[in-house]
Amino acid sequence: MAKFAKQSSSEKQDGRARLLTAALSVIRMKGYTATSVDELCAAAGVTKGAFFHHFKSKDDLAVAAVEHWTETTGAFFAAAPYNAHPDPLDRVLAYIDFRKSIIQGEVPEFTCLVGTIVQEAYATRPDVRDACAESIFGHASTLALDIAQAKAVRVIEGDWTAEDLAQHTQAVIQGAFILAKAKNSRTPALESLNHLRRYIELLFGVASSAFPASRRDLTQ
Amino acid sequence: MAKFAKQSSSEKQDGRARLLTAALSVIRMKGYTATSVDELCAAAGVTKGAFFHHFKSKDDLAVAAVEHWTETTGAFFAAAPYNAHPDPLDRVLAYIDFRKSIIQGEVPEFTCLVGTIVQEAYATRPDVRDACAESIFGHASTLALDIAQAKAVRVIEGDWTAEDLAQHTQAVIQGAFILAKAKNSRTPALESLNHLRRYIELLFGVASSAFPASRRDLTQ
DNA sequence: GGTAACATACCAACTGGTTGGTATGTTACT
DNA sequence: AGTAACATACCAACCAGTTGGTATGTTACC
Repeated sequence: MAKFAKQSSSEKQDGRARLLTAALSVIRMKGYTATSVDELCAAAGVTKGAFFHHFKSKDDLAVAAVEHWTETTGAFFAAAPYNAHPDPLDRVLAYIDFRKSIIQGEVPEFTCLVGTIVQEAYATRPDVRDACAESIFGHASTLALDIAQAKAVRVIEGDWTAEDLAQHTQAVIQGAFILAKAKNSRTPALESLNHLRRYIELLFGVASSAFPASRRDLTQ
Repeated sequence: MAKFAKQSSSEKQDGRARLLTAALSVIRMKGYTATSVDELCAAAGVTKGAFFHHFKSKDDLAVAAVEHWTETTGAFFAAAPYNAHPDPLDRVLAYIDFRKSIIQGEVPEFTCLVGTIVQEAYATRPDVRDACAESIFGHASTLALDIAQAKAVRVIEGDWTAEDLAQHTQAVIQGAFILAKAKNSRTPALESLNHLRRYIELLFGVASSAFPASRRDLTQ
């Protein structure tokens, strides 16, 4: 029978999709190397045979999982409400507020798959590393578009480019996750994003005393 | 024979010290889980018996390695020339310049042991995670002292504390390392530190056009 | 319309090698 | 004689990956 109804809509996905979904949560909690193929199979409810039918190796799964992450988070951010602001600087600041708003729940739920994997893979698995780089810098580039527009509209001069400021925001976010992991708390991550927001306000000459109420999100 | 001369002075350390030194470089390159005890023993030139004589488990070695890292980097920064500036804000800015200056060589050589380990250990090894937290937040606290003095001397008001700005600097540094690993290049790390420096200048009302020549360090 | 050839999506059992850890010495020095 | 600092040999569990198989669906051709 194999495919038993085309899985009407939200019900169970096929083995490959279930393995990918399982990889996102298991790897974010335990790390890439500490996650075994057997564990992934158990979490996805498939056998090892199915795993190696869909992926030719564990590293192949890692690349596919990173690409899956890139696609789903890409769609998630593209559909997010912060894009609706007509002013580009408002979009950039609202992006940071949006990033703060999704820091919810337990640490493994809000941290980044790619940041986790690249630390283990950068020196030993070039294919995995490159997929991670594409994910981080690709996302930065979408943000750089808004920053470039904001810079043009407000005629801001400065010894920096839209692209490197966008990459800096990603560095802050990744670093914020590391501090959150170390302290097992979202608080340091939120504080760091507040500093990032203030930096961009200062760069664009926005009154930083007019810091929004969302700042108080800090308190647990 | 075992010990063959008491290792006069600077020559070879004892097994424990060699294992700790080996752990710093091997773990930074391969990650914690991917580093096996056998590999560590080979790198340190000792046998497995020696390993388990000095450490009761691999995780015990991890905690000791993090503490060793905390002590050696702590002494390294305490002795660094940036501390000589009489003005506290100068010390903070020089700290960032110093961090930039030590981003040299291959990626595993300038990245942080603790940031690498905590990503793999935070959810599964509480002892290791706590040692990592102590390392990061302890280092941030030493920097917070200078920031607090700078804030007092210049009578700076702001919706932030010396402690959370110090933690933000650590987040930026950790995130900068992740981008460097993804791109296999020090460039994005240096760019992010430039943004961090500019942020602190803006916070303290320093003319950011007076950006120092060290900025050009960026170019490879 | 029938059927042979092929493709997809699995699954259970297995393999060779690696893993962290142990058990039992041995050596050198106090 | 006691103990710290090793070394050698070993082990059970686990690891990624392979094997040979089944069930089902698709395509090409007569």
